[in-house]
Amino acid sequence: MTLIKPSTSTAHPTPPTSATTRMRVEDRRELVITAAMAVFGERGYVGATTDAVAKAAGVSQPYVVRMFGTKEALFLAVLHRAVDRLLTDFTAVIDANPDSDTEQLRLGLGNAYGDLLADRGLLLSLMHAFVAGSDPAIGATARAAFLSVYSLLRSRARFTAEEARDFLAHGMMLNTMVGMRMGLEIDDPVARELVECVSPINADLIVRLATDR
Amino acid sequence: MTLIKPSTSTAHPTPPTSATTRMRVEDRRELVITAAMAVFGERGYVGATTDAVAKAAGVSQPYVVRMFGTKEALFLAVLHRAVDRLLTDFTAVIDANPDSDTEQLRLGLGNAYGDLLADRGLLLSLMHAFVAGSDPAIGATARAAFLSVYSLLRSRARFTAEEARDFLAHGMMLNTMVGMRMGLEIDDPVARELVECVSPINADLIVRLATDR
DNA sequence: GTCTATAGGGCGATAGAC
DNA sequence: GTCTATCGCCCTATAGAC
Repeated sequence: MTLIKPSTSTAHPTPPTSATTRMRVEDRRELVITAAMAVFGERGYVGATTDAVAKAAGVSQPYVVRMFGTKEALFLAVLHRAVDRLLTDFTAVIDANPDSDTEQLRLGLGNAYGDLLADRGLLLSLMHAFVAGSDPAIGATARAAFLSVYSLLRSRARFTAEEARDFLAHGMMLNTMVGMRMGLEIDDPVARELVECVSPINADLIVRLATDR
Repeated sequence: MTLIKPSTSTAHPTPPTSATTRMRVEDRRELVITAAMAVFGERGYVGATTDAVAKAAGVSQPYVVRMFGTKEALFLAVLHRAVDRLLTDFTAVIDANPDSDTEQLRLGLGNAYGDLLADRGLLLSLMHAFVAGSDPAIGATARAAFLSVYSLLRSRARFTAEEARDFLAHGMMLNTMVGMRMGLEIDDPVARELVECVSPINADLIVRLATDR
């Protein structure tokens, strides 16, 4: 259930970051969700402002609210988008490796996760939702998202409960490294060892994501 | 690296400075930090208000600000308290088992972690700090806290890098379960399997922490 | 459909009494 | 040392023009 459509505005000479650019309503909605994902990932649900999302998307703040009704509804839309991408990418890996054993699948899914990590907003928005369980709507969405990924690993990828648990635990750890910008401490030998140990493949990415912006 | 002075020091008979003040300043400070830990754990750094902390501690909101200077300074005090408790408890387990092998130590430390989990505010305040790396001061404190725990596992507990990584990853996963209140979904067989798999010992606790309040 | 202007409410921090 | 009162800012959401 991919919600993203190929944007027709790629044919425009100027990137669709300005409100003056003619654009389909759906595309503009996509644009706002993408911008919101980055902002929510950066500042969290409460810390993010609809104004920051608006500025990032190149539209006015009231228009952002108008499109989604409330800030919370916008965040929920971001969460749905995030988990949708996660499930889509994981499913693609699983389907592309019908005869793989668990270890091969684990590596493939790990790579897919690393690719998703490159868009810091996606996994960090999810992470913020995970710790924001005190908000009923956000908590419910977060739990459903987490369980859907767990279910995918268990049924489609045929992981055991322990394999799925360890895979997800490792993912939480990676998210945490990016969230706290551990890459900033890469000159500390202890931090370097930790980062390299958590994910040798994504160590450089973790450093880059920490120094960005 | 103990950052806290023992508040229970009854070295000198508390001289009440005023008739209405029945508590030493230090004790009141402790009281506010404890209250703040619960509030920050519940609502996160941005979501928590100094007024909620004040109400929980039974003092006025301006007094909370005056004691710590700023809300951020209060949060940093909470973080220092949290990591201090973590290090203290872990060190006690390590020192109590000088001849234990890694597996025994892992179990002992896991139990200590479960005990800390019972105070939801402690680990969730840390968790909120971990994803709030965009704030420079909070991010720096969060990274230092994480690295100090990792170092403890590596040097004092003599874990390998992989053992320390897996232990911490498992901890992040537990925090996440509590933060998103996965215990609310315990009637869902999938959720139950997940919770029991993550920590059979603490499954009941996870459910209780989710339904509290 | 998208904007400007602004209402309305909440929050961190300050001033000052006691 | 601790309170009450309050300021001033920021943010979500609404109203209404174009």
